[in-house]
Amino acid sequence: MDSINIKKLAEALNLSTSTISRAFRDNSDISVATKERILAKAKELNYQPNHYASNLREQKSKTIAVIVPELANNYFSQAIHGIERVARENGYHILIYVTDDDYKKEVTFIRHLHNGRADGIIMSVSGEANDHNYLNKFGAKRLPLVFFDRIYEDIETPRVITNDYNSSFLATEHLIEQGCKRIAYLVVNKSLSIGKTRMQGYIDALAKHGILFEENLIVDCSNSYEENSVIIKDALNELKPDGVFTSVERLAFATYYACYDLGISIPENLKVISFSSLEIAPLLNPSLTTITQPATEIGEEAASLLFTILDDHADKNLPREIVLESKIIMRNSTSKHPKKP
Amino acid sequence: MDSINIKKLAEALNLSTSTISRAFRDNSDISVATKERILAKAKELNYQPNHYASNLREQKSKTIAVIVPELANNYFSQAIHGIERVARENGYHILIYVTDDDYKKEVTFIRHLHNGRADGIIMSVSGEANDHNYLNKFGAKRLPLVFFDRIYEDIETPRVITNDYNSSFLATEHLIEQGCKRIAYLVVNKSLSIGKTRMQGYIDALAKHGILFEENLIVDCSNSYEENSVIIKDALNELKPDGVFTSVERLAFATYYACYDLGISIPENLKVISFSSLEIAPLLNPSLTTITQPATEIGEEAASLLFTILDDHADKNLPREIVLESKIIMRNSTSKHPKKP
DNA sequence: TTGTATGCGTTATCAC
DNA sequence: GTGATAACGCATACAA
Repeated sequence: MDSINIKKLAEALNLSTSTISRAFRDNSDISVATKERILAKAKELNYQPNHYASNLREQKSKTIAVIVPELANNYFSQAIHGIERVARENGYHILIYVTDDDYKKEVTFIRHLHNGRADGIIMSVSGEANDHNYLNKFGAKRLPLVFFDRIYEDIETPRVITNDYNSSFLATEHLIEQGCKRIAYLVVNKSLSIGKTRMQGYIDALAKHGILFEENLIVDCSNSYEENSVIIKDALNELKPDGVFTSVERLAFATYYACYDLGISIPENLKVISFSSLEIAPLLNPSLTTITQPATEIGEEAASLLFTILDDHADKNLPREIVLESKIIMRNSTSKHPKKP
Repeated sequence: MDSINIKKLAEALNLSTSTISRAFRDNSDISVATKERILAKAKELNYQPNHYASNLREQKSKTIAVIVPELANNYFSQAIHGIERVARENGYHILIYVTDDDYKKEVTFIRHLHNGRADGIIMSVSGEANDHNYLNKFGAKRLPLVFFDRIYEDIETPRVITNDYNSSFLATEHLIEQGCKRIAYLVVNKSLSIGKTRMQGYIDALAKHGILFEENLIVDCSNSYEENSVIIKDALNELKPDGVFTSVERLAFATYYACYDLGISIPENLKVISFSSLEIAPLLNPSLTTITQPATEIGEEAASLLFTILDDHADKNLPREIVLESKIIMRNSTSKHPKKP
């Protein structure tokens, strides 16, 4: 091994290792002169304190883990971007884990993270409705955890969410105002908290406007593109809705494709609104009316929250829940009188 | 500290720490009975070998770093997804770093990674054309590094790229065949290898078809949405191109917005083709003709390559360069006779 | 202000 | 098949 370490640097400078060590941490007493001498030599020899040794010693890793269901997705990539920014500012590194909505992976990741690799976790949970109790098994040793967007309601830990119920209510109301009478709700996993909340807004909005809620207008979709294509086409053919409210972006795209195939024209025959963080929603054909979540901000808030927990010695009353506002942006896909381009 | 470690587990079982340790690695001699006893107890007490201690001992982190210019971007999030998948299969963890196209950040990240935190690096370089030589300063101690997509040509390290020259040539030719005579090339940083290569394909295709290359049809854009909007509108107004070839997705979107604003209709007045990994390109108005790079696959290949380097003790002749094929997918934005929806 | 000694949790080497 | 021990590289309590 010709690699440099604290000992060799000490020898090279005729100093002790503790002095070297001190030069790299700010708090310790050390003369400015020696410190500079050390840092200069360190740069020359390309020395950097070994991260694992330091962390073993200090029992903290300056690393957080981010667990998401998927990555190739506007919402999550924006959220992670927000997390990354804040993490960087705080001198933290971030590890990424993708569950692909697989509960088993989620459990495995979390387990393995409790070996010192990370100081805290930011997670949007996987879609499967399973036993979340594994999170409680860690007891007091559980790493600080912040949920964002997709949460487990029965796990007590801080969370950053958006006003989903409200947005859904307004989205549904918007469709009704645009003249829709049979509104389908497309959801990926209706047992998941986020699907449920959003569905409730839909149901209540229908009720307010005296529209009968029909169970079969709730269309349960999957994560597979092919399956969704079939499911949605069948739903459009059989249910003949005049409005569609999709709980996730992907389902709106699938609806567009289905309509292209079936010759259903949006918005004349069918109006579509969706939760979506797509920045180019205005460029779609037709431009898509969206409930846009502040994805980047959600990530930033989640990260800030985690760092407050990690940094604060006095864990004063932290918020248990931060709720951010989504915005409904009306575009042509729900227009009564669409302007032809 | 009430946290569990190997010593406590050993005490609890009346065994030595070495026996415990052996139970967790596969190679060592240990009776099946004790091994099972240990693993059972470990699970009960929620014990896991401390990652930092192991790594300090073994001098490897089972972690790779991924450095990208941006995250909220189809191409990179897909690529990272590919990397993540392969990393997981190999039992590696991944750290994410975003440079925001800032050269200084890139240098800092790379520097700091050379402290044992990561065993290898996968990077798509930042846009600024600067001194890349910092990468050579590490000498033999430099971490294994794999470039993907955006590379520094003067740094010798394995790379995964696509056949950009060819794709650009064909894309330009496609525009010509569709009747374009004044084709603008929109690029973010023409000094960056990838911008250059793509531009050469454009230039050569023009030459082949006897079209004079005009320097001012090369439009240098920025990373800012607002700036690009101005730049592109000016370009469309002043240069009056009948075709636009954009080197990155974002510029195609900006072109669409500009055309909407200026009342230029695509493809009648202007045909547009772009490098893009956008999965919903068919849903745009009009659907966008793309040169689609196999983003996920690029990530997978880059990761596989890095792991071969890391795992192989005998570093037999590894490929210095893997070239994957992009596909041109023709859609309405370059159509001669667009079908009206 | 600087040096010495010890331990962080683990694994490899060697003994038994 | 199992146990004792040293070492990985660093940071701190304590001594000087």
